[in-house]
Amino acid sequence: MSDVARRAGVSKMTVSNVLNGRTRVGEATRRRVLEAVDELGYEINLTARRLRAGRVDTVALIVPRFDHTYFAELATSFATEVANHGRHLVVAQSGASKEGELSELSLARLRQYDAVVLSAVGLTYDEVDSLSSTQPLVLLGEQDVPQRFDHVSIGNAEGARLAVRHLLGRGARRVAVVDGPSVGPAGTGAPGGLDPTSGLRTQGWRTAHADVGLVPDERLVLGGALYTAQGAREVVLRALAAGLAPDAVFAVTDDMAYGVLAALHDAGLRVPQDVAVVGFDNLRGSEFAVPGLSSVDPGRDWIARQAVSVIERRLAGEAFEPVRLTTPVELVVRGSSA
Amino acid sequence: MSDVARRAGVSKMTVSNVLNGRTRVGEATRRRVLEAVDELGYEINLTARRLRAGRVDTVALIVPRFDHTYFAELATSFATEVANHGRHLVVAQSGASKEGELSELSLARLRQYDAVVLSAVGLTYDEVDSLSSTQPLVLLGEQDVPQRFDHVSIGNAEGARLAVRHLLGRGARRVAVVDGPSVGPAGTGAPGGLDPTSGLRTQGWRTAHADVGLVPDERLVLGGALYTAQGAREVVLRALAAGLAPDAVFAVTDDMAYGVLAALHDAGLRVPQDVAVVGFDNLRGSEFAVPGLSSVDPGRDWIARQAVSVIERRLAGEAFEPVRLTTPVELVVRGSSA
DNA sequence: TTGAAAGCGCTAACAC
DNA sequence: GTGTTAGCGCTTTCAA
Repeated sequence: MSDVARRAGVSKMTVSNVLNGRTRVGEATRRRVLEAVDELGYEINLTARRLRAGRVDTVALIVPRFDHTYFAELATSFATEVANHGRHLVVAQSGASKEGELSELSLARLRQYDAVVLSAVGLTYDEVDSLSSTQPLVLLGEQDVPQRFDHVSIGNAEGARLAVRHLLGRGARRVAVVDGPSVGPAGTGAPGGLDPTSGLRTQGWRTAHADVGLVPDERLVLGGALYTAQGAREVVLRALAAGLAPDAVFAVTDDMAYGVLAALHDAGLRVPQDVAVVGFDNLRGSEFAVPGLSSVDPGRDWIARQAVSVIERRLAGEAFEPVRLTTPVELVVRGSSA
Repeated sequence: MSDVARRAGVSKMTVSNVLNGRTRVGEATRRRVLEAVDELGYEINLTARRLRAGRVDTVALIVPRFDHTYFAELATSFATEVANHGRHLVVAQSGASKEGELSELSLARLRQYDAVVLSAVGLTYDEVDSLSSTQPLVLLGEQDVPQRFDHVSIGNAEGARLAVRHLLGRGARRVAVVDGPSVGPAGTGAPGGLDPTSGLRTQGWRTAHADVGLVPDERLVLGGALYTAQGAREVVLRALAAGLAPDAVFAVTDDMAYGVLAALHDAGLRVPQDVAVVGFDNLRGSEFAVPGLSSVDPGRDWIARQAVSVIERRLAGEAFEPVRLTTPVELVVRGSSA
């Protein structure tokens, strides 16, 4: 900037003013400065500006993995919403492991953003609690999180209930639920707690049965799968081999539902005639599964809108009690359960 | 840092030294400093450090969209590879539009990273050429890019050739190719040029036919679809309605192939018995399509490894001619064409 | 082993 | 309208 100033025969300050359009600058001066900028190929140093300004116009979204489609789509929603407010979104991957999440956060890496949205799978209450909150931090997910953080969660139990009620409503009586690692068949004492999302969804399965006065067969809780299509496929094939004969399957994520569809196809069962299937997440691709996958829509855009709105209010200096929101969910019925 | 120094009764410099473990610092001093850090909850200001150091240990990957699975999986590969070299990866979305890409890049936003990997869909030669290269910039994609940039591209024509040759080899004689917006049926004079990826893949379709002495029916070039499952589904349904009766379909992306599978299912055609299908990208999910989708694997990990290796060498100050690499491709055969 | 000075590139505040 | 001064928080350099 000094070079530009010298070349244009003005002070650094004038250059800065021209570049930011802040003060009224004489037309001739302006032109000379812009010429100098051009000739020297000058580009402003954002790092310096930030150091000075104490803000970066950038919000970070930390997700466990980029390639879990749910998070990719969530990131897209956030990018749009953040852009609507004149900021940029940057996405970083925590690696789903506790360590990953922390190293991405703790080492003051946080501080280089105006605000952080953290999808907190894998962090314990205490770890979240230990995060300093020099800037707005919004937590996403199902953790029981410290009161002082803003928190947006999904209507997990409610969504699962909708899905299973729909399956029961169309006549299914042996609805299996395909769930993640931390949820085993009743009484297995599976290791609890990393992320209760799936537990909540399985809970919705129970509630739905209770709603209509049915007692579900707990052996139909197919837990322990990884949160992947592969994991779900294996667990379903095993269940079929064991003679569990479900007439419907609720998978706690769409990715897992794809694995369920693949497994049923492997086994020569027709969807939805022999077995109906419903997922959770309503990924864009679910419309194109074969058959089209019924799924619970968790309202990603809604999540992004709410989270960003909270962030903007905090950044504007507004003071208010920590926000605690739960998304409205909605069941989208397609061929897999029609 | 001043506060910490004061509290510990030392100078800022000593605090800095303790925090960075750079100089030998007396054990007692060290302890006092760390105590002060703890008590004050001090966290280093990375922006300031960066301003001083001129480096940020962060590499940016700019992709058109987060929620195109190909890019999400690419980002994951890059995150791993970059982490292997002790840096962080940050992903930003360009919006696929020319404007998006430029605003993400030009305004010196680039400069805040040690290096940038740009998936250049949508930029013209001149626009890319105008990018200053104060730091390493690796281009991904099929652009004809200025010589001075390092460039990693996919073996598009070769991959498509493999795919179509496979289909012809198993007896197909009416292989349709489902392609993107810029590729119309021969003679339509479709607007060329935004991104020649798809053109290259359709070219491979021609080459494969030529390889075995066949002349393809150009009406089987189903171009003009958006690069989405939806677009592909529509274009295939239209082609079926028009009586084109393909006995195999090569889709230029896996996402589009999902749309093809959905369309064939809609039309009551069996895959692979009535129509075989092959995609391109080998997304993780393609193994779980129904039936499993045969696809060309473009070697994302290979791309990431090469690109990051180039970056590291440039950052280490090594001088060498711009690198120009093409990934080795490989056909993965699954149920959709078995 | 520790510290003082200087400066990375920018801009707010205040002259002129 | 334009310039001067000071300082954001850090680290390199060199002296003590």
